[in-house]
Amino acid sequence: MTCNYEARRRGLRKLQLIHEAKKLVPDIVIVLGEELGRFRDASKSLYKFLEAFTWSGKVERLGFDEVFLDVTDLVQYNLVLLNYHDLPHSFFQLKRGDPTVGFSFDATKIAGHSFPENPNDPYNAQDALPRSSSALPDNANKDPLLLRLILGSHLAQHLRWSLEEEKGYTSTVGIATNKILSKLAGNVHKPKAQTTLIPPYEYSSDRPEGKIDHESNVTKFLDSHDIGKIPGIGFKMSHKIRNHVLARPAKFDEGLIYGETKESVTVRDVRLFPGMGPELLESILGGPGTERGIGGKAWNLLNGVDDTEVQQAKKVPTQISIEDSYKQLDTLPEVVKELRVLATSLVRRMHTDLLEDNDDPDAEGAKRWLAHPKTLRLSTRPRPPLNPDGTRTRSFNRISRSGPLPNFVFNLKDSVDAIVEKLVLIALLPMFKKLHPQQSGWNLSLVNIAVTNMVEAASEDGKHGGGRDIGRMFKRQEEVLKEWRVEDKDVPPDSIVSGADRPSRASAFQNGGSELTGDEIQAEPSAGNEALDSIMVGSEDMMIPTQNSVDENGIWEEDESDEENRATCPECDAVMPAFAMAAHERYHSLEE
DNA sequence: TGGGGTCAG
DNA sequence: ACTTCTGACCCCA
Repeated sequence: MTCNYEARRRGLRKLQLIHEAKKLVPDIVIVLGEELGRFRDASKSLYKFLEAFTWSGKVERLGFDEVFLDVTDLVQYNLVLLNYHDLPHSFFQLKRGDPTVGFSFDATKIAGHSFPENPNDPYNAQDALPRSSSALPDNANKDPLLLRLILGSHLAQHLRWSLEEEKGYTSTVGIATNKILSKLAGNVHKPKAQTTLIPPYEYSSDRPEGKIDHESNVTKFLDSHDIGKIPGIGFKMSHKIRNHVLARPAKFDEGLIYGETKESVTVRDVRLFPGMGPELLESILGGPGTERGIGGKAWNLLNGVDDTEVQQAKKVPTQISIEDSYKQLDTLPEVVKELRVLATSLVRRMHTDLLEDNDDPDAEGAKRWLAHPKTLRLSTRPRPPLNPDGTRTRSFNRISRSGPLPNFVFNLKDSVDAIVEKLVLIALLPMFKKLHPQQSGWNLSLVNIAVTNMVEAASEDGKHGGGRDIGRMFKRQEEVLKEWRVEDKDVPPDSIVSGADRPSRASAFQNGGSELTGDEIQAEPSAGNEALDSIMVGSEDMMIPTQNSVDENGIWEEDESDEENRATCPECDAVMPAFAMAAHERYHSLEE
C-alpha cells in the first residue's frame, strides 16, 4: 500500500508489489491491516494546532495529513506593518495588534526553497524588492506579490518549526496564491522542506525599453507536469485528454496502470495542442454525467487558475463510514457477523465525532449530539463474476442501499452492543437483502456502512445570554419533521408492511417526538385516529426481520403467514407481529 | 433523496 | 492482481 521514507531511501515505492519489494529489500517489514484511530487522532491534533494560527478559520483538510491554510489576512496585515527602511530585520505579528507575539525574519529573502530555484532570468526577485536604502514606501508597490509570498514563506517556516517543536511532526509546505499552485509547489521538495512559487505569475510582453518577454513562472512550473498530476484531473480525465492529444487510444494503456506513462502527456503538450481551450476540453471531457463546465474548469487548472476558497473548518463531518474488505464473504451468518463488527465501529465513531460535552447544567446527560445523521447506507462490492460465455461483465465497483437511520442509535443510555444488535436486525440486514435479492453467490469483497445527511443540532449558544433562538429552533424543527409529515392519509395501516420495498413515504405519520433529543422542541403528536400512526414512527419504512423463505428464483421473500410473521425484540425478547416491531423499538428508545 | 461516479490522500 | 479505508462533491432520475 504505502511505505515510509526510510523504505523509500532503500528504493521502495508506494503501490509496489510485495514480492518485488521483498526482492529489493529482503529485511522489509510488512504490516498487514491498519489502525486508523491513531492516525485520526494525530490528524485532528495537527489540524487544531494549525487552525489556532489562522485568523479566518480557513483551514481545509485534505485527507489525514494535508491541510490548506488561507493566511491572506495575516500576510496582508504584516505587509502593511513592514518597515521598508529595514526589511532584513522585520517582525511577523501572529496576533492582530499584539507586537509581542510573533517572530523575527528577513523580509528580503524567501524562506526555504523557491521555484524557480535560482531566478537568474531578467526578472530577478531581489530586484523586484524595494531596497532598504531607497526609503521610499512607493517602492514597496514594485511587486507586492513577491513581498506577500516572502511573508508567506516565513510564516510557513515558523509553522513548520512550531509543529516540530510542539508536536514532533516534520512537514512539507508549498506556498503560492491558490490551492492548486500551493499543493503542486509542495511536491517540489520533500520531505521536510518548503517551496514558494515566486512571481511573475502573469505573462508580460509589453515591458518598456524593449526588454525581453517574461514567461509566467506559473506556466513554467506547470508545463513540465504530466496532466494526471494536476489535482482535480484524475484517472478518467487524464485518460480522455491523453487519448485526444496522442490521437490514438491504446498502446500506452498498460503503461499507465500505476499512473505512470511511457508516453507522458504534459500540461505543455495539452496547452499547445491545436485549438486547445475550454471549449475543446469541454468536448473531450464533457458528456452526460460529467460535471457541468468541466472544460473551463480543466482549462483553468492547466493554467494554474483556481478560485476555490479554502474551506472553513467544519464542526461535523458530512458523512461517517466504516468499511472492511474480505477475500470472500458469501454466507449470511458471516455477513451478520461482519455487519456487527462494522456497526460497532460506526456507533463508536458517531460517539467520538458527533458527541460533544454538555456544559448545560439543566441537561440530563453529560453529552449532547452535535448532529443527527438521517440516513444509513449499506454498500458492498461484489467481485465481478467471470464470464466464460462472453456476455458482458458489468464494471461497477460498489452498490448501495440506504434508508432512514433508526433513532435508537442516539440513545446514550443503551449499551453500544444493544444498539448494534438492533441496528443490524432492524436496519442493516433488511437493507442487505434489498441490496442482494439473490440468496447466495454474492462473493463480496467489501462491505461499507455509513451514516450521512447530518442535521446539525441547534448550537448551545442559542440559549445563553439573550435566551433561546426560538425562530431557529422552529426552523430546525421544520427540517427535522418534514419527512414525517402527513402526506397520504388514505393508505391503510395494513399496507405499511405489505411490501418489502414499498416507497418509504407511502404512509401517514406524525412525529412522535423522540428523534429529537436534549434541548429541542418536540412535536405534539396529533390526536384521534392518527394515534396508531403516531407511535409507528422511526424505522417502519424498513423491512422487518421475519422468517424468510426463498422463492424459486432464489429471491428473498417475506413470509406472508400471520402465524409466522413474527419478530422478537432483541432488547426485551418480546414476540410480536413483525409490523409492530418498529413501534416497539420506538417504545424502547423513548424509555428513560 | 437514492444510487452512482470521480477525485483525493 | 488497479491497494485500502476513507471523505468530499457532482450528476441524474
